[in-house]
Amino acid sequence: MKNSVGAPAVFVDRHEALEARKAIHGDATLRGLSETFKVLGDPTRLKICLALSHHELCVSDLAAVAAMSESAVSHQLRIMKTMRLVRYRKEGKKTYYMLDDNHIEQLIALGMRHVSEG
Amino acid sequence: MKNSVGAPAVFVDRHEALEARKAIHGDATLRGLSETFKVLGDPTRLKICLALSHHELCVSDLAAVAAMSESAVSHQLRIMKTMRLVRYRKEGKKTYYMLDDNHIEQLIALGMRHVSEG
DNA sequence: TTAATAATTGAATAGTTGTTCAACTGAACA
DNA sequence: TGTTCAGTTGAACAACTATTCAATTATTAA
Repeated sequence: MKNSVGAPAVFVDRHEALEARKAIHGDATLRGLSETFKVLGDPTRLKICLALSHHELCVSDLAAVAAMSESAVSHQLRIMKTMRLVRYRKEGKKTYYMLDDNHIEQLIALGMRHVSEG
Repeated sequence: MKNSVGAPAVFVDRHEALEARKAIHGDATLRGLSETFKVLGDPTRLKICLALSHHELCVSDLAAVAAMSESAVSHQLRIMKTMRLVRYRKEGKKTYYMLDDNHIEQLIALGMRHVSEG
């Protein structure tokens, strides 16, 4: 048989469903939130975050530490920049990247607990 | 010119780079961690998490609340099940899903702060 | 048994995304 | 000026992924 595609008019548990609907907040918030998690959901970007968790690093060191090409790192840094996960500072020919705020480290620490305490 | 692909033998900031390398932990931990974030990085799955943050819900209500087909919800729930983000309980013809532990809610709350305080 | 409901599953498809390759920009230095 | 170093960027490609559609399982009720 075919599944219905749109939202049906009735709920099984009407009260709980209406509460749940409220919990989903606005579309913009949800989108921004999922974008933030998505950025941390890539192993390469997560590696970069971990590498930057103690100290700023230039792109070539970041590439060496993460074991990938400078180009790939640079592409990911651009994404992380626009998502405000990292900031940078220029010094001569080099660009030093650092974590933007400490929310990121907190998120990673919390996620780590979920993974290890599983 | 062509970029170098492998990790170079030298670092610009040797000490910081070695510290950064230590912060990356084992490959298994990193993979598990990024998988956890990736699950939350999809708007649909995040919606499901938010909907379940107050109370368990059956699949059809979940679909109605998230405004998508039961099939799509079911596919995502399977992923969330194997990642241990949700648990379920069967009652007659219905299957009620709930969040697996409270780490998830904490992660979402923390992510929300990052998005809104930006 | 038959019919209806609730949910799961597999296959196919369309859209997204991460990496590579090559070229390019900008800064420092001879 | 010309060269090298550090990083960025665009295009192309391969891999992945979320949704849809259709069929199927399992449970309940007639």
